[in-house]
Amino acid sequence: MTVLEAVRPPTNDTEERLLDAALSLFAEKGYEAASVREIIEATGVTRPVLYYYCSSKEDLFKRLVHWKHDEAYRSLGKIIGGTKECVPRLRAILRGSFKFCATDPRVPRLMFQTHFGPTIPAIADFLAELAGMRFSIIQQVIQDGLDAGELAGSNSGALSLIFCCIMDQHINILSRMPEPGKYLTPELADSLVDVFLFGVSSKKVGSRK
Amino acid sequence: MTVLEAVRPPTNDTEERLLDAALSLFAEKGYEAASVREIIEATGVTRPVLYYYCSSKEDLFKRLVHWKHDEAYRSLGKIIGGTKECVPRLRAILRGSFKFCATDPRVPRLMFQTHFGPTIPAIADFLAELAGMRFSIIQQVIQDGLDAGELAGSNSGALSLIFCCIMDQHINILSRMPEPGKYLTPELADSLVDVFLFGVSSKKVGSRK
DNA sequence: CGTGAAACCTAACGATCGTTAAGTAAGTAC
DNA sequence: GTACTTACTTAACGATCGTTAGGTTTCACG
Repeated sequence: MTVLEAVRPPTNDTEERLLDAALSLFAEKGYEAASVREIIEATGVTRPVLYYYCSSKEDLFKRLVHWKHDEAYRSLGKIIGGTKECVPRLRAILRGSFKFCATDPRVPRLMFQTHFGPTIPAIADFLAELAGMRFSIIQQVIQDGLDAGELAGSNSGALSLIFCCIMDQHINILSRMPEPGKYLTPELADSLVDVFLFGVSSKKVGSRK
Repeated sequence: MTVLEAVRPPTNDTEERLLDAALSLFAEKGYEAASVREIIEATGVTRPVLYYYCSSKEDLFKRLVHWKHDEAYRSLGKIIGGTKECVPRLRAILRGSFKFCATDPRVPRLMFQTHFGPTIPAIADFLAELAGMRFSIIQQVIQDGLDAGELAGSNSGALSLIFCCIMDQHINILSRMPEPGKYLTPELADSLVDVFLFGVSSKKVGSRK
């Protein structure tokens, strides 16, 4: 059983402009604070037009998230498919995620704001399912790395959480900056993977207590 | 110039119950979605009582955040004062932060929800200043570690951001669980510091490209 | 030409929001 | 006793929210 039913992407031009305005406003002000009045004003249409294309504010939001999530999901799948070993995969995931988020920072802003912001009962399950899909992809990559002996440790869940903390929180914080593209660079992505792999200590691993 | 003026802590019993109810509801639903009606209902008083103690909803929120932030700030200062070297300090900061957040998970929930959730113009500057204070403490510890040769690298800001990403995102995610105390343990804190220092690779540092 | 669906409009609906005006009961000071 | 402060009360205010009933324009198709 899933809350992710098929959602058609926007076909009409007006509909896409609605979703794009909704993305800007939801990303900036959050689900509750962004009113349908603002969204339709930014689109340049009247209110019933929104309800002509969407059955409710919640439906508008879900369709928007689905639309952008599918893009991100395909992008991630392409990255995984193009590499084999764990470390290059992690590097590619981080570089790809940075690039994806720098291209349109409204998307990560929307995602993190709704995921870590106030719980909105109507969409909580929906968002949790999307987050779970993404995490399990990372976890599988990490698990493969453990199995192949590339990574040290036993708990792929804990390791994946650390990796996601570093990746997501950097995206979360840096995509809120005025020019996220200046910060979400491939160089930063690589240096983060290095820290994840080798740490920041000046001493050797042997000193680990 | 600062937006942090002196705010008196709650003196009256009713006032403290109001702030405590506000903490529960702001932490659960966020600043906008938690209405003053819910807060006064949870406290068991009538609406003008809230406006007798606070000049507005915004004032109530600021007083609440100030109240809990001061606790956290003193706790962090005590930790820094009790240790000298960088690595033990990082360990103590992470253990202490986990313990502080496990004691009352509503506090981190409130903090992260308002910090990473929808921007609320009225309180954005106020929250940014609090976050900046905390970050600069961490950065000073890291800078000391770089100066003393305990840590490798050159950019204390980038290193501090990585440390805060690991620490804060774990708190953020785990304090949302049903029983945060089961996850925010000293053992997890220590293992996170180990990863921060030595990484998760099974290979030696020399393989860093 | 006629018809029906698609795309849009004006104008309101009820509910909830933060806030406050105006009044009252209890305790303290002089 | 009377003036004053503290800690509340009832009852409303105007604004904004998501949503919709009902009508109008546009246009492809027979």
